[in-house]
Amino acid sequence: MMQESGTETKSNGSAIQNGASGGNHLLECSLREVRSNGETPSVEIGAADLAHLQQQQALQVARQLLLQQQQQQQVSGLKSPKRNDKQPALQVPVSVAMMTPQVITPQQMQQILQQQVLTPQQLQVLLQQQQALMLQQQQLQEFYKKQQEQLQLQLLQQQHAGKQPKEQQQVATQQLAFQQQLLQMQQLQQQHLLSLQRQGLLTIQPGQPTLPLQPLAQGMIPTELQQLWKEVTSSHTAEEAASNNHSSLDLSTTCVSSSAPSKTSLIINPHASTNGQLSVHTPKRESLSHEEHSHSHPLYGHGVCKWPGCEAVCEDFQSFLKHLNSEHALDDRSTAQCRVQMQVVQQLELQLAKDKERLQAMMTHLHVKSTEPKATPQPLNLVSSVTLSKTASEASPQSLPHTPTTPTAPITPVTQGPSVITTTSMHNVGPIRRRYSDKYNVPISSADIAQNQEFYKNAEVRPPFTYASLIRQAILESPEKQLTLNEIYNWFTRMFAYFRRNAATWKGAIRTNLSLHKCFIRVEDEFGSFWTVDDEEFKRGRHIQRGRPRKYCPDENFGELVAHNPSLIKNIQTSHTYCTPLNAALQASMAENSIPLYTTASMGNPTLGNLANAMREELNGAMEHTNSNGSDSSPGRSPMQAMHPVHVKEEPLDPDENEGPLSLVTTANHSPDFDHDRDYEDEPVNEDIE
DNA sequence: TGTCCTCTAAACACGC
DNA sequence: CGCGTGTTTAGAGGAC
Repeated sequence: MMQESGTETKSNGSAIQNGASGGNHLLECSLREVRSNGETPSVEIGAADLAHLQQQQALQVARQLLLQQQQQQQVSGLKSPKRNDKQPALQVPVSVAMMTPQVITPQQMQQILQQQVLTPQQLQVLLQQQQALMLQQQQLQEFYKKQQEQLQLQLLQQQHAGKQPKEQQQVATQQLAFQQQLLQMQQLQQQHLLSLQRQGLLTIQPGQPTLPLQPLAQGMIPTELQQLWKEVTSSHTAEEAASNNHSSLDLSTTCVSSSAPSKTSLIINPHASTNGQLSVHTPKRESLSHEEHSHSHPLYGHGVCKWPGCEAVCEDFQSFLKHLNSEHALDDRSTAQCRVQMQVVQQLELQLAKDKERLQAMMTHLHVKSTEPKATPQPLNLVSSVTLSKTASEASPQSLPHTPTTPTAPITPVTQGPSVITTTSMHNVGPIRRRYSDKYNVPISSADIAQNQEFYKNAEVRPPFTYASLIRQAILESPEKQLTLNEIYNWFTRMFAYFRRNAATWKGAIRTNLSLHKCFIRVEDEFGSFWTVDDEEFKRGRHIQRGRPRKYCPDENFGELVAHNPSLIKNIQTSHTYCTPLNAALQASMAENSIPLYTTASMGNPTLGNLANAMREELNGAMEHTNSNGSDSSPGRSPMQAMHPVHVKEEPLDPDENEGPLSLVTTANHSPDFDHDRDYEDEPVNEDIE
């Protein structure tokens, strides 16, 4: 209940704190760097160095501004990070992102991912589009750098020529206009990103790229900007004091240090105030502002300004425009926000690229033919292409096709499309329970997890599966269909980034689930214990009844079958498909008889081999789906381990469990303890007969 | 509203 | 004693 949300809140807080402190650290580094660079201002600095320096400086400005904002918010009590956590999801990611300008920690990524109303597919689309944007932006920046180089050369030449100060001013103005153009584009890109993020389901349609992106991108292609630049630069002829003014001219260096903003804002802001949207200097600006005249402005929705962290109420579109021009004009803060957002996007892109690479490597390693189109990454939609692991088809064949039985089941049917993570599962981080299936314990197929394997591996998003489902999956994915508790832990941490923290919580939950669910069978040998799963029982989804003491009756043998066998198979649950516990029991028996652990079909010991075969026949088709690899009964553990006695988790014997094919075994196993158990019997008889 | 399921936390036991 | 493991219970919330 509250505990879960509590942990989330805690983690949010820590993420923010980490981010903030990281930002501080980076700020210090950046300051040092800037300082060292700034103390040796020189026209000899290369364009690349300048660009780098500009980036550093801009980042530093962003951090500084954001830190200031944070401080202000905290002082005013309007928006503490804590409160941010509880605010509607729309604002949180941006806020978080704004507070962590440089590096997005996994926690922050988690926040973003969790609180966005985005499915992984939408995230993919978003990232794709942002990638395209960033590509263009990179081109633009390269172009800009080149122009700056040219400008620098020009300035140097003109310096020698000794031009008039008035012309210098004009050059500065013109260049500033261009820089503002660049910034404007960045802002619009950010707006686009935000609109994508915020509108989530409503606007992001994979096959429908009708987003502001296109006109925006097309409106600002480098060639046109080059033309723009020509227009801007054609008039100016002179410049002096280039080295002095360069930083102030440059957008990204408008605030070199904490003392700079006032000075630089004097330079920049006049434009912003007189022409907040900068539509005068360039005809191209018209095309940009044209978009803003559309009432479907990405920064405006539901009467609220959607600028990151703003949420100002604007009664109509005109007032919104007014607000936009006044409050979000080209100034240091907006610039910083843009750059921060750029960092966010870049980080996401990096992450995506890495994950794609990993996925490719994994699939290659698994010899899976990926039908996933390389150019259009939709790694989350592997339904049709992934037969990912052999466990997908072997471990839980009955789970495909599965049919989620509740609308809240996060797993969507295959027919509905690739989305596996629904808005709810993505959004509700708190007390909302994520169930694979509420009414029936429909097993997860490996494909279910595989669809979003990469996603869950890297995003700290809580998987929409119950612990029981995940434990079962972990066990079934193991080669021997059995895992120790620690191996189960490892599987969880390996497969889900979410389970890489709060270990005490989820580990306890795993143990509880293992104990509580009848489907999990504990098998013990001399070296410890491991867990297997009874799939049929899993589908029944029954718990061991509360208040019903689980009797420990160690060292009871159970009839002829194990008369020669000191191993302790307390209770093999009746099931049609639980080859695994059966195999475990057989392994135990074989181990006790020093029988080499071959497949059950090729066992050397005639008695046990026949028994096993008889059991297989008895179990009939239920075993078929697992006998494709006879290795199921191969030694699950090391031969040495397998040679030792095995102890199967004892289970209170349900009356109905005596009616299965293995009733002989279980009744043979009958001990006084079981009779005692029957005192608790209150379950309907025959309910399990299928 | 009641029941069931799930999750979380906690207490306790046991063995190493 | 600490730790890992396993069991059990209580309580809360969600779904039906």
